[in-house]
Amino acid sequence: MVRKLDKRAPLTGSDREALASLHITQKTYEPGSYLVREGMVVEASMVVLEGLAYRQKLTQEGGRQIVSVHVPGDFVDLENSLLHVADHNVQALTRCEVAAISVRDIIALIDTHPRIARALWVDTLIDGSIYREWIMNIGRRRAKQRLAHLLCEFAARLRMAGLGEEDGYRLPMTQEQLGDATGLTPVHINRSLKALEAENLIVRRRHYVGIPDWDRLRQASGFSELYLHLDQEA
Amino acid sequence: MVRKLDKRAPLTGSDREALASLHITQKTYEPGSYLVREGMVVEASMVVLEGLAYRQKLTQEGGRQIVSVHVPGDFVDLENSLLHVADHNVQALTRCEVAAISVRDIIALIDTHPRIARALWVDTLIDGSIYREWIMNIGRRRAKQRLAHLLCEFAARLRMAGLGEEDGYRLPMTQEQLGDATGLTPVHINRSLKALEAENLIVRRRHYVGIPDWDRLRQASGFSELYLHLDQEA
DNA sequence: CGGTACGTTGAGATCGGTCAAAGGTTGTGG
DNA sequence: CCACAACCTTTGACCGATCTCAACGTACCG
Repeated sequence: MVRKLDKRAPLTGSDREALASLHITQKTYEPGSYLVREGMVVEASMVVLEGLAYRQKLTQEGGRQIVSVHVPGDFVDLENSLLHVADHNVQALTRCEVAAISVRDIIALIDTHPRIARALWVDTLIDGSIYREWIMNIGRRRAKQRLAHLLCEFAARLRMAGLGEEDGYRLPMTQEQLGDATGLTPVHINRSLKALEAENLIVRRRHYVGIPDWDRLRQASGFSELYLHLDQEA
Repeated sequence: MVRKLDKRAPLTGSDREALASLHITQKTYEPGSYLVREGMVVEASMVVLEGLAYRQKLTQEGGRQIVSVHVPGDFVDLENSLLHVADHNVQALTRCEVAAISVRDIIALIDTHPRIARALWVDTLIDGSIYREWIMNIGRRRAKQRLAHLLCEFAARLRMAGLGEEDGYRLPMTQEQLGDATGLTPVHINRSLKALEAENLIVRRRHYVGIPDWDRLRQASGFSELYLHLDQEA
């Protein structure tokens, strides 16, 4: 994590010391359990150490929308340190190891260590960029392409987080969750996955997604990693 | 603007002085002209003083998606001070007066004035919250409700910016632009607007949207202003 | 070994898209 | 002040992507 921050804004020795001396509480969350609930006033900020987590909102009518998925190294509720009340839910996708830091400590840290503040800020700006891409993906792409784009994003981010092999990765999401992330129904996700497989754009085994030809999938989905700002990643 | 920042994080006297002594260049943009282009390395950050602006991305195939709309007082490319390359376009919706501050100055400012950095950061976090709501809106609401929700958001934000009357506001967007913001086609926007009007949820005159019964529209669209974090607004 | 959650499939309905044309509005130049 | 062009809005007919509902198959877990 420190390495990631350093990449985002060069840290000084005292920055590193401050980070090292933070009081961190480690917690484990079971799949589906909530790390943050909408409306909550949050008193700790969390970084995913291991496992996957996602942010989610519900419409009045009960429609669920997953608005982001997080890999190890991501902050999942930094916003809640500075915004007073949580505007969405955060849930564990798989079993998650999480490091929690109290909001008080975070605020003290950013008020005294501008480089760290900047690095954290960059982190939330990249989140924002990913949100913008998701808006475009959901608003302007057809189901098959939309799903393919999501799979490309996961591939790129998991690789960045040091997970996943060269030609594929383990994706522990149900088709219903993929639907909630893309604004589609699980039934249509199923059909779209099959369509992608029929075109040899992906290969499916259990919860594993194989990508036989990265360039073809990237081309078919319109994926371009510019928006992930990987040059500012660890 | 200073007032807005003060609301987001209490500023000290020296913070105020630093803000007052910033070197600001004022510029005017005609409707449709670009403030930022995707791929550009940006050397100035901008605040809208007057008029409306929007952020926009294009798919490979030329599909346009508006990812946010900005009212006076909003920063439109703060992210570009810290992210190296712009991942989207920013265009003037109406004629815009804009204050530009060089990235160099912004960075110097945030490195020496943590309260200001925090206030700006909060600003981008609220943008992030709005993105999340848009993802849900586009992903999980039907056309009519989706459009109604957007109109509610504009009502709330324009009021916050001191624009718009009690029971309506001027909305200088074409139906095509409304479509690009909601992921719908202009034809369907037209039909949805008429449907909303037929239910007396809105009244249309020229580019003016009248809201005869705010509570009914809010209820029909599932709008809740929690996500705007108005308690942290100016 | 049975239960539960997840994945798959089909038929039919619906929402929203596409295409095309006609009506309005606005701005500009003669 | 009018005529025209450009752009925006409105409308209809038709199409197709995606949803809904419902059943059945499959994998994992205790």
